[in-house]
Amino acid sequence: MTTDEMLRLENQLCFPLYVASRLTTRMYGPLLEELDITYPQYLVLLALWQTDNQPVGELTKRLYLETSTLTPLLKRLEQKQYISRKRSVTDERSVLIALTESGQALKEKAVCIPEKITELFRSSTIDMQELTGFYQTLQKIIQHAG
Amino acid sequence: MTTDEMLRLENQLCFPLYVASRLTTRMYGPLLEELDITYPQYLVLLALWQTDNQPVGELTKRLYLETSTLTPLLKRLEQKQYISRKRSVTDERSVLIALTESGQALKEKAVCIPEKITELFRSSTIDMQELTGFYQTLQKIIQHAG
DNA sequence: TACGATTATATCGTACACGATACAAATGTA
DNA sequence: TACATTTGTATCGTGTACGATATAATCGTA
Repeated sequence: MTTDEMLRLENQLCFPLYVASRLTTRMYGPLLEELDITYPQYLVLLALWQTDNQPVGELTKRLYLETSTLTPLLKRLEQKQYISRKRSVTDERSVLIALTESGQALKEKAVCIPEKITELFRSSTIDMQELTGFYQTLQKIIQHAG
Repeated sequence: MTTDEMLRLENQLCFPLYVASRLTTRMYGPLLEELDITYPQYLVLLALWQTDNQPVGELTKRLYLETSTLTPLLKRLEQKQYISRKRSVTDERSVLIALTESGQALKEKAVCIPEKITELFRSSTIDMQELTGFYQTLQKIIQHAG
């Protein structure tokens, strides 16, 4: 590859990665609107539905986000009454994030989302095997860059 | 897959896509800092180095960004004197984005970036063939979601 | 047990990112 | 040629995203 080719938009792997991420996020918009949450807020709830009552630091690790991103996001989820923020008793530095009843109930309304997204990709030419390989490469990238 | 498994963070393809995109973007940070530009600004310049003197609308299409994102970004690049914004003579609605001399010169300082990023992934277990497949799947996703 | 180092969050400033809305220039058509 | 429609950008409000910095609680150790 020449230097000129190296600098082509499409040849920088980061670019399609960046575009694909934003476009797929956009696909969630209409579905999440019904739950009155954004995509990153959805990811936080996914993490909590899986493991509830976690300190902020644990969530930053799982989501690969900085506390400077997560703290205000969590406050918005608190305002929506989906989560609670409580100082840990054993460690006053820690803030524990827990689902409210409302937040737990939301899970039932969210179960259909993965299916609907899968459905949107049904007509694409991406089969299960390809997806598995794609997923594995993503994991490698995350491992390497994280 | 059970509904509970469907709602696991890792099983939603969107999530690793979102993380991988942010983490790779972070890798560019230190390299781009030397050019005094951000990652999205770098992508705009890549597009211009490839095809100069384009209307804003053309850039939004190539980068899959809204004008509400691009307009302020372009103004910042203008402030840094890397690009110029001129109303088209043939169509007064259009704003043509062109590289300044300084912006063209920046290309020389940027040619090493793709190499350096590739270098950072050298020790990873991702080979050329895997990368090609990964790239093709990304394209399919973009085509389908775009 | 003082006290410097570390840890867990929070705050601030800057820069995206996008939907909704606005508006002027251009276009199509009666 | 009036004028409704479309097109190309811009503006505004909300919500990420992150580095730098701040601060209180905890820990390590002399």
